[in-house]
Amino acid sequence: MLDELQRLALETVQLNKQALIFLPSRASAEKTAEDIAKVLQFHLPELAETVEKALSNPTKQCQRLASCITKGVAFHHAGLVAKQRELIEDEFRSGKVKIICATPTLAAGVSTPAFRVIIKSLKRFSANWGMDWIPVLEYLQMAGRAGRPEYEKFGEAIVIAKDEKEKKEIYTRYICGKPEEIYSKLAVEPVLRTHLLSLIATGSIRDEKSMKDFFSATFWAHQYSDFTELENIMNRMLQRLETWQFVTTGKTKKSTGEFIAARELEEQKTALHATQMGKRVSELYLDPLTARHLLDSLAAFQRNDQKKKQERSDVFPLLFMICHTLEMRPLLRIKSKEEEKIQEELNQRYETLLEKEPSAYDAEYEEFLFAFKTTLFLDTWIQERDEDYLLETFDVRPGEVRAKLEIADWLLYASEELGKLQELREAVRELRKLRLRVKYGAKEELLPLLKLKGIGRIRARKLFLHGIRDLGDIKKADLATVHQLLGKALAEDIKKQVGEETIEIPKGTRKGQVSLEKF
DNA sequence: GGCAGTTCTATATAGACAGCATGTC
DNA sequence: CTATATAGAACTGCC
Repeated sequence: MLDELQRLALETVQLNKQALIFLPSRASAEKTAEDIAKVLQFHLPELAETVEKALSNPTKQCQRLASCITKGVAFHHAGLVAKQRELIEDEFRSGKVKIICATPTLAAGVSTPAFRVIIKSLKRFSANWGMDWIPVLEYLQMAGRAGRPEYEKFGEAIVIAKDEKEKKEIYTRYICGKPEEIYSKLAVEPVLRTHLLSLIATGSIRDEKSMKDFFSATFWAHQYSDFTELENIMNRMLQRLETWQFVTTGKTKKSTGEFIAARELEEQKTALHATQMGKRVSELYLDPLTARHLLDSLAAFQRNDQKKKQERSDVFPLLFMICHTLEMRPLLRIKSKEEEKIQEELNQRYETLLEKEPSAYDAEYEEFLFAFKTTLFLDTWIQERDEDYLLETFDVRPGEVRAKLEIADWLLYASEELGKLQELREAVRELRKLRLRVKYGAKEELLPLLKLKGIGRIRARKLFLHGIRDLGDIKKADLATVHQLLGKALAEDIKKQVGEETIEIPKGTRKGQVSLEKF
């Protein structure tokens, strides 16, 4: 017995057309793709191979995708690695892939029109409300993918209703309904903070008056009819920026005692300037709240570090620091099964963290735990566990792993920059190392080897296991040994790399000399 | 008793835009 | 609060 989606898919293929099927969750996208794969007859082994090779160690997810794509069907969601997503989109456009089962990622992203768009459900799980109707705008975005103007005169968008009643509701709600008002992004506090600081840093806003002028001209103000309330919000933001020491206002400064005209004095009182730190924060595109959090944590780290000099400093607190930010969201959620284990782990680690644990009754407590789990995940990554292990242990798919690593890298870079400006030497040193470790997913001991081009964590570990632990060891090592470990071309290449290194160190004095045998 | 197959139940749920300068298996 | 896929528990029936 075929279900409705299988039948629709089959029919689309028989028409020699393509379809895009939107589903509410990743699980259902994958499931549907597999169901459809069962009823299609295509055979595209070369695509399957590319999909599987996207990762060095294919995960279960990769294998499922591979077996679907052989049949001309693919699932598409944020859990996939960018490479795989691109491949799917390209092959859909080229016509080899006939059906894509996607979550709404695809609707918002690149242009992949299809003759037919099928929307399985217009409801989606939302944290606050349970299953709820999605916005009309989102429906339009999905339906808008139907039809490829260059090739076809029309396209079809099909919405599936589960019964007559739902059919009517969908009709009134979506077909006849108006898209909701576009709300201004400035209404979101973090965006407002960031924006305000950047305007002050660049000099576009120089005093309270120009601040009011600027914001009253925005779309935000246009929507927000109560201007007094709006002014209150702005002033509150401004005050925060001042307490965080990213901005100085006239009130902060002392009077110079010089004679100035009353009006100028008034202007000086309300003059707004970004501090040096404020400017850097703005250049880094950081939410000021995050920046403050990073600065405070770094200072705490530096203090702790000095307290226990002899102990090898632990990077876990720094990882937690970057995980407990708005930027890292959405954080890994804690399933009820693992709650106890995570709690236990937290109790062990708690002492070392750079901030206090909120009370268990606090609204922020859950967030704190999620951040902690996310930290455990990053920590596991830098212990050299592979993607499959992360998928099994944390239920994090490869695409999400990459996304989180990228954010982590960015935040570590930003922390490093802020640390430099504050002259937090030890913290900066640790951050620099940590950033490399996060990038490569490696333990600290591999860092010297990772400097080499062509050497990632896998090869570095291999060398390390054979007693080659740093650049000096590579110089000392026999070419044949390295050759055996890494292959001919790479062995010669890294020998050359360390060889050149010896030329560069004493700048100018030994120009052109290649001294391999010297070591 | 030991198992294979079945039904029941608990659980979880979409996504992405920043800086910077290139390269893992 | 409306759904649905999935993993694992609990249950069934068969030898």
